[in-house]
Amino acid sequence: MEAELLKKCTDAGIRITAQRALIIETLIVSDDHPDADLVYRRAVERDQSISLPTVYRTLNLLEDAGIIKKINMNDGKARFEPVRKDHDHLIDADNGHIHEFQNQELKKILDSIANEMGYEVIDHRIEIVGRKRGESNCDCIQIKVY
Amino acid sequence: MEAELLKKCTDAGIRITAQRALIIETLIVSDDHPDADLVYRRAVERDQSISLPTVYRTLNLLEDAGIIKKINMNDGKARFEPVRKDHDHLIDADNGHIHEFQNQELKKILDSIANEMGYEVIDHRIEIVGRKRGESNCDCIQIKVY
DNA sequence: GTAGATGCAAATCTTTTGCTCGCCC
DNA sequence: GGGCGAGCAAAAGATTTGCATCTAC
Repeated sequence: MEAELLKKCTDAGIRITAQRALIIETLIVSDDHPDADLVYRRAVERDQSISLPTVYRTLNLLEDAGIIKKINMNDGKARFEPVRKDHDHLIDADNGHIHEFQNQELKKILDSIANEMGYEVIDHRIEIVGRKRGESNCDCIQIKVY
Repeated sequence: MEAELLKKCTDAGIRITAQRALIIETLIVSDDHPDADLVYRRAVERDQSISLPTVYRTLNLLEDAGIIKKINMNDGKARFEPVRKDHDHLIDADNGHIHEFQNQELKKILDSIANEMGYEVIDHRIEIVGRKRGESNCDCIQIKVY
């Protein structure tokens, strides 16, 4: 996995430095969806000298090259993940946990929608916000009304 | 439309002030998807005395009440629109134009996906990034590779 | 050797907050 | 009248940038 990503980088003309390799490895090891600051905090544990601006610069670089993907939780921070098999996210409204899923039917629908509008799909962002069935949301203090 | 939104506000216990009414009207008049600063700049044309913090406070208030919706273009700024009929967005990759669409089939799929995972859908965010068919993307300078 | 990358510090941009004054009900 | 809202200024948080130094190729 890591070698694969590093190859993608060199193929894209991205120079591999110690910092970039560490950031890439950090992303691979992370099975959640860290924001830039969290990537930095995880990376700095392994290399004290890495800096936050470098993390930002590297994440932007990798995103522009299509090697990682920026995802958005509407929490004001950009989060990142390596581009893997196509998948989308279901976010648990109560605890913020992120579940991943894949659905071919969904992709077909997107294609046909875009097609009807005269477009072809080149990317998409899909997030389902959901609540576990069976858990009532009325017996607890709830600020936001969905 | 405006009276309708104002009613939603009073129903939600939101006091209607001159500033809030102006912000709501600004949102209704806007057929694009303005960010907070743009809402502010549009509103200030009509009332010199309105302030940016008030715009932010009002937008958050309206969003928490479910009267407007925050949408995200991955450009680092939150954008807003009144909650209208359910719809999603297709973003033109070349010029950033936002098209809206509705598709029942899509909603059914989301329901069944969530259902399979033991969840029920309480919200969703869907954006298709597309390119107009027939327009080549190879004959022009292109920085981002999608 | 040289173009490009890094670290540091500071700037920038978006959004939020403390406080005082003013206005809606 | 009293509480809630507004404006101002400043803080806070996320992200970017200028510049001198260092490094991958």
